[in-house]
Amino acid sequence: MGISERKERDKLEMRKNIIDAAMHMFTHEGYENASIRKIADKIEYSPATIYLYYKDKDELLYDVQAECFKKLVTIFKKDASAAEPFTRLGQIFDTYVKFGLNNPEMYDLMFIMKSPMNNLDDKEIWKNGNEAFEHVVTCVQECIDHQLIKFDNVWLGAFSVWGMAHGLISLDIRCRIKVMHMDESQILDAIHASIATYLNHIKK
Amino acid sequence: MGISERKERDKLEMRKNIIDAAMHMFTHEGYENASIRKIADKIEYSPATIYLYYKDKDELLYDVQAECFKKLVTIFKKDASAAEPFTRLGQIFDTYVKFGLNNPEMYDLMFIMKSPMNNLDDKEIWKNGNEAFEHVVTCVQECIDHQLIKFDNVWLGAFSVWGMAHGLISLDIRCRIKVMHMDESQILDAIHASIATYLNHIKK
Amino acid sequence: MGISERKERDKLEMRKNIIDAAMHMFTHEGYENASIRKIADKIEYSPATIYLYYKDKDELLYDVQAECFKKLVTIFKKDASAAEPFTRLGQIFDTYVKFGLNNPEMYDLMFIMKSPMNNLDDKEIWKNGNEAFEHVVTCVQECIDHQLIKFDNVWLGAFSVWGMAHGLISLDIRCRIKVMHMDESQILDAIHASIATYLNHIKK
Amino acid sequence: MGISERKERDKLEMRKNIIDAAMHMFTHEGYENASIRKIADKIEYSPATIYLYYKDKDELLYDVQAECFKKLVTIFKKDASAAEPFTRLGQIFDTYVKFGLNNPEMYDLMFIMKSPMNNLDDKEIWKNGNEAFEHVVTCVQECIDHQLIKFDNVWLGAFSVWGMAHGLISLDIRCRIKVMHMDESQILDAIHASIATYLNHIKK
DNA sequence: CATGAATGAGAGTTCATTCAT
DNA sequence: GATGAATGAACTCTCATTCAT
Repeated sequence: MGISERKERDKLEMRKNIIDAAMHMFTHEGYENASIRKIADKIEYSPATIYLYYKDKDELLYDVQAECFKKLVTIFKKDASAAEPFTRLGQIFDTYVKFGLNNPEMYDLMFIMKSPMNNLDDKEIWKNGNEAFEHVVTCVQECIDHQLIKFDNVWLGAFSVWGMAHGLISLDIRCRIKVMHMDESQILDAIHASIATYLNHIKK
Repeated sequence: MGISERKERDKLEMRKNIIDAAMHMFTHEGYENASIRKIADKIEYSPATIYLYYKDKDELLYDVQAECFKKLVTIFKKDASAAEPFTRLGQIFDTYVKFGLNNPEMYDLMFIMKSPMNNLDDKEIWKNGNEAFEHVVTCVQECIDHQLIKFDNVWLGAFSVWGMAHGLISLDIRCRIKVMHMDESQILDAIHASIATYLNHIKK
Repeated sequence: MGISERKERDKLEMRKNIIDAAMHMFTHEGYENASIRKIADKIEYSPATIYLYYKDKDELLYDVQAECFKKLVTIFKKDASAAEPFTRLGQIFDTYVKFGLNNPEMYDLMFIMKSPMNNLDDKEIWKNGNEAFEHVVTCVQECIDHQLIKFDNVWLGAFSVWGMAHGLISLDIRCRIKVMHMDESQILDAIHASIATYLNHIKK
Repeated sequence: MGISERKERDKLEMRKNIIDAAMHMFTHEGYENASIRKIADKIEYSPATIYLYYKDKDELLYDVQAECFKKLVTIFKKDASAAEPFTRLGQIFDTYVKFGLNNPEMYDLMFIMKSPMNNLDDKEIWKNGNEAFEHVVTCVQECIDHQLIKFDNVWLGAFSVWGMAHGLISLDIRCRIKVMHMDESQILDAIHASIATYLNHIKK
């Protein structure tokens, strides 16, 4: 029992190692430049070893993505936990934006990048984002319940909120805001102002 | 004089050829499958020839992107031209969403993809989106002028509007909406509903 | 004594398991797709375990081959057992052809594939085909004894008969008959016609 | 004109180079051990260069095979050209056997190996063997016309003749004759004796 | 002006095999 | 006796790019 448990732990640890290396690769050199080989090099294993833990690159990426989502959920729980729903909604926005701007490569992997989830079957569910999204949904639901926002459909509300936040962040990460001729700090202000305004607009 | 002019014209024409081929490649076979070689094949030139007109792939992509934006502007002018500003704002949303969902590969290149504009210096301006964005800005300005929307800062308004639209589209294109467990037609409905709601919320 | 005997038995049994798995792999997924790893997976042992019973892949293949030959011999005994020698010769042909065409991957391993027997020393004898070949030899011998065929040297006769049968089958298995522009059923007819004709030709 | 001709010639020459290197690789180290890399190394080009002349490994192999068949046809024309058909048939047998035994790796590629022709569509014709096979067909036809052999169907005759020759050679090349416990020279004798006998049997 | 020819670098993946435990 | 873990060596193939001509 003890032995098989340890083995299991070892295995998980190795996967963790790989994920960490992969994550480091992604966030420091970008997804495009992260190959199985380089990840293997980083942890000083052979490329073939990776395939003992992950059947292909997509599966690895999927797990890395999951790890990112765990971080986001953790942050949500820590920094977006106000009891009052509308306040919490604001915290969610702030936390989400901060997370995105501080970890652009992670955000990329989670919400922008094509692989690996485009390859999921329609039937398969994209589990990774679930819990994070639930956090938003719950909050929106409570806001609706307490008649704090101008939505009555929770899905519509959550989707809109998410859409707005994602739109602003991803335009920034992908440098499309250049069209607005602002410098970095102005952009940040604009994002926060947009969010504040949006919250105002949906507030009942 | 006449000669150098003609040369200039020829050069532009050739670049146009290349851009068209690249665009065709993207929209018909996806960005992933568009290599310099294949683009060159399409116009029946050698890959090396492309490098006579573009110093690298990014520069080419930048021009392809510009072409995409021209299309968007054209569509804007055609389908989002109502005299009444708020109506036009709605048309802009609809047109933009339709464009994105019908031309995901183009939209990708214009608003999502890293290349080619991440490599622009901070100083350099990203000209491509300008005119399209101006269309939005102008509309928002008029809406403000006529007190039709709850914004007073035009940049903030334009940015918010764009952010919302982009967020919804890009989440869809990159399949992140899977987390909402909807089928294709429901997603479309959700996008349109979100926009309609948003317009309602910002309407004065 | 009892113990070592049992061990011996266990060992043989395990080898049998491995062989069966390998055979199943070949016949169901083709030789190309049969790796040590997959064979090990099939019997739910680790690849390393295989190496406790076989020093390398060739040795394993050699035993698999032996198993194939056992099957052929069994079939020979069942379906090519006419008392009358020339009739039996015909049965041998038919049985052999049928076996080859129905079990191309097995036939491949037995009669076409380089491994595992090319690595046998010249001194070492290739035992596997022995009994099957004996069946042919015996039959030819009886045919000669009863002056039923135009051979007087039994080895020559057996070799010729085998050569003809093998030639037809292996040309088919390796698709070289394409040169004759026939479709599948015509090919089958041609093979059988060739054999019938050959039998006629050697019949005294 | 002169230029494009030269280019064409250069191109052909390069393909010839590649084919030669590939052939050398096959015949000296066996098909299994011949990789694109090694072939490229041999001619001191990069692997990528090969792909300028051949779209994949199969296409290269197909051409190598063609080259082999050219050799066989040449030999046929030289050494199996007797006017008298039955004599020629004997020459064909001898030439074929000699070719096979002297160039086992070539023979392997032409008549035994799986790749590359197994991948040909059923519709596509396997052109490579055509001319060589035609040589046999023609000869058999003439034999029939002059009532020299006991066949009336030319295809059947050609197929049988080929089948017999191929069977003997390929059993030898793949060392299956080991079952007959003969040494090398005895095997050679056996092959020739089998052929001589066969010719006798089909002779009218 | 145009290109044919070439390439270095790298991709993901699979394999037979070994060895400490 | 059995194995989990690991690996070196290979594989085919694609790409953006360069340069002599």
